[in-house]
Amino acid sequence: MGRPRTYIRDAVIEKAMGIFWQNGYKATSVSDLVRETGLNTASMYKEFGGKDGLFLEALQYYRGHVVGPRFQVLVDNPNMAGVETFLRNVMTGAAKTEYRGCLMMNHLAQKHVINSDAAIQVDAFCDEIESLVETALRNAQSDGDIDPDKDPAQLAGFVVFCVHGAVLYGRHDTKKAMIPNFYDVIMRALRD
Amino acid sequence: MGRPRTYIRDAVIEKAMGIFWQNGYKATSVSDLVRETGLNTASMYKEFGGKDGLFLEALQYYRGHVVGPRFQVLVDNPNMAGVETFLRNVMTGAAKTEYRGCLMMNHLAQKHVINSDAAIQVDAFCDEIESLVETALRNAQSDGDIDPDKDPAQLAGFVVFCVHGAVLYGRHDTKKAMIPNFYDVIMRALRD
DNA sequence: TCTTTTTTAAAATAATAATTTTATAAAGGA
DNA sequence: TCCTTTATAAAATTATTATTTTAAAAAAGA
Repeated sequence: MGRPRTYIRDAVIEKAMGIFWQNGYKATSVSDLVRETGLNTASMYKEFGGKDGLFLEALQYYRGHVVGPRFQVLVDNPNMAGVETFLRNVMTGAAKTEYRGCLMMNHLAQKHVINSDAAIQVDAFCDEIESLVETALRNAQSDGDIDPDKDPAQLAGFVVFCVHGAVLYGRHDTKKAMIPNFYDVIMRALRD
Repeated sequence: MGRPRTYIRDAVIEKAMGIFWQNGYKATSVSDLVRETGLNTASMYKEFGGKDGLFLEALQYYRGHVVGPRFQVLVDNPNMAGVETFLRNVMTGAAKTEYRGCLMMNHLAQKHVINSDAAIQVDAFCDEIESLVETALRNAQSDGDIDPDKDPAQLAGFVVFCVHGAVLYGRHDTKKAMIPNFYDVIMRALRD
């Protein structure tokens, strides 16, 4: 009952996500959001509670719809092949012209100027990747793909450290083309 | 002649740098700056032209006084030893509790929402590191410390890529302790 | 001492941002 | 049909930020 909404919730969130991704939380204003999403200001406050609420939804949407598929390869193949594919995807992605980093990691340097729930999400996101990689590397070690006296937790940390590197180094329009070449260097470091 | 100023220019810039470093450009307001530096608003506008001008000064101050000394080791020792010391400094620094990233690289993800002159400074800063590392690695190769068929430009890219990783991964309070361990992994990757 | 110069303190203005309110519109059900 | 509900558009409000102005203060030199 009542007047039917004209907006589609997920479409609004997806658009908002794009704006936050592009500009970052602080540089995104509520008027940017309502202008770009087409959503009415009052509806925005009613539906999401405010800028923070919409940001939180954007983070979740990003997790579920944007990077979820990228993680899937690690879930489906928790082994050396999974790590390889995941890392190669990250490295080639970061080298693309249109690359604008990772919505989550873009906010790592601003963790204390965003909503604390959002900051928790960002940290949890990074922990999640590392945990998936660690599981895969642990299996890889059992499979004999990795030296038995290496520590999978440390190696997973190094992989995620490199993912962070790709996210930030990928902001250098002129040098980012080198990133895919680093893939082999990193993988070799895991193996020997 | 005229009334003597009560502020010390460099002290103001240094304090401002700290605020920009902590909060980032967008999350730092002019009132934050005048409150924390003690500088009068009118004096701020007269001396620096505004927030952007002060930010630019802060970036230059950071380059000259904060990371300058860190670069010196590469200038003084443009060889394998210089790269080792530089990288070890970066990695141990990023693992410290009080680590808040690099003023320059913290703004890489926000390059298009800051003043364009500032964005140029940020890029130039990263180019400068990479160039110093490349020179050092080129010499290291001549010295026989690096395999002759490696490309020093690529290796320098990888080193700076890892520095970016440290800057971002160093925002994870619980995991950053691993960073110094990655030093050996990276150096081994350069050598073999 | 008075004039000039520059700084400073405080207030004023302007601009932008975030949020709330009000009135109107569009449904479904009694 | 009319009443209830929810959504929307637009305006109003509140808050914050950036910048400018004004008047007073503190020196140096004529």
